Amino acid sequence: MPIDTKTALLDSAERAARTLGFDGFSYADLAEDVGIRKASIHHHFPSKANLSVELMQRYLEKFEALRNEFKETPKSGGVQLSTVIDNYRAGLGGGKSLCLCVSFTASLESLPPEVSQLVRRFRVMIIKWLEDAFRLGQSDGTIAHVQDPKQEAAAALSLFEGAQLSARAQEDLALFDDAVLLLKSRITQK
Amino acid sequence: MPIDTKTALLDSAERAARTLGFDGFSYADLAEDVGIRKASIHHHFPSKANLSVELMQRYLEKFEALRNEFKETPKSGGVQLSTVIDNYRAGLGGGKSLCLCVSFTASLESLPPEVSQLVRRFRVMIIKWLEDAFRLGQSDGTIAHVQDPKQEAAAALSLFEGAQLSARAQEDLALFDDAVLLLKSRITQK
DNA sequence: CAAAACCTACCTATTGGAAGGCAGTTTTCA
DNA sequence: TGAAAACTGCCTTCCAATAGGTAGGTTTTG
Repeated sequence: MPIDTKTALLDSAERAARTLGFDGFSYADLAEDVGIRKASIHHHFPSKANLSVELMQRYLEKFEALRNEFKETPKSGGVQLSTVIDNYRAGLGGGKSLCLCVSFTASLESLPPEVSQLVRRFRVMIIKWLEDAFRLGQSDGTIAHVQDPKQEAAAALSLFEGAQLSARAQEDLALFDDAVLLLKSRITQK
Repeated sequence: MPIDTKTALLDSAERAARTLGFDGFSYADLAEDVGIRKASIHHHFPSKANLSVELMQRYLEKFEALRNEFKETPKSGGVQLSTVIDNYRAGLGGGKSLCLCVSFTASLESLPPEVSQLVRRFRVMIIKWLEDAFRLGQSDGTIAHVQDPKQEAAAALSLFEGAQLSARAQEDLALFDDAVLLLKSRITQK
């Protein structure tokens, strides 16, 4: 068995949403990409709004799983922060795509309120993760001059999302690196 | 004379683009908002692509003018940085709209290459502005522990744009403030 | 009067979606 | 056990609404 159609649709939609924006692709595009008829998509996702919800849900769960993984095998604050940064960098896909959270935030108005809520939950989760990382890095000495972990976390998330935009604007990963360099240089231990 | 139609169209389109995204509004919406017929818009802007270019052009020029204003009446680095931050904050419109540059970056794929170029020019300009501010703040002592002004500038721009996304995700200006608080606290003089 | 501004009336393509059919699998239950 | 019922996954056909855009005529204005 190759890959189930619903997953293929989600994958295709996620790719499209992150590169083109949610308003930037249609069921027709999806259909062609996956290889089924347009109307058949409605069998899996009754409406596009519905699709957006499932998309964001899956995305959130994926990152929650990743975070829990790290909770169980405790690493240093520096390593955790590095991990998050690397994840945002990887999510750029060479400068063509954005984090789904960023993309959805930009076009929040055309999405159902359920998605707004999921986006918020996503942000809260990442902020908590970062806050823990900074707090840990403060005590274990792997992140330099941390003052308030909460403030650092808020700033860091914004930095990462903004850095994604910067990189995308010029389709150049180097701009992401530029933006996070200062923060990264505060990580004193790998 | 009230206001010339072309400007009214640009204003309306900018509002729409910054709250709904460029793919989130149509000529029909614009027409209704401004009070002319849909087809009449084509008299001012032959195509939507054309409109996007003029939109970004005007936006860029506005900020270039603002920057030049500050160049002529020299202020401290801290004040300049504050000004940029306040501008990004004001641009949020209470959490509903984004900087046009952010909005356009998110849906860059559906915009003509000319816009990409303008977006890049916009970013380069802001970065230079910030770099100058940090360098000045470093020498005049109005910004604390500045290491590399260039790196600071890259990080700051990303921070502001990301902070806008954060605020918008929850339609709450406080999240913008949270994100920039740490940076703002380094401004030692008003 | 001529140009600029705006109109009505269309057009074509695409949008998300509804309706209903149909083959194959699974479940139910006499 | 075996037939009926129900479900799954995909199909074809159709649709109203909307998208951006064109052609050509009329009004307004310097």
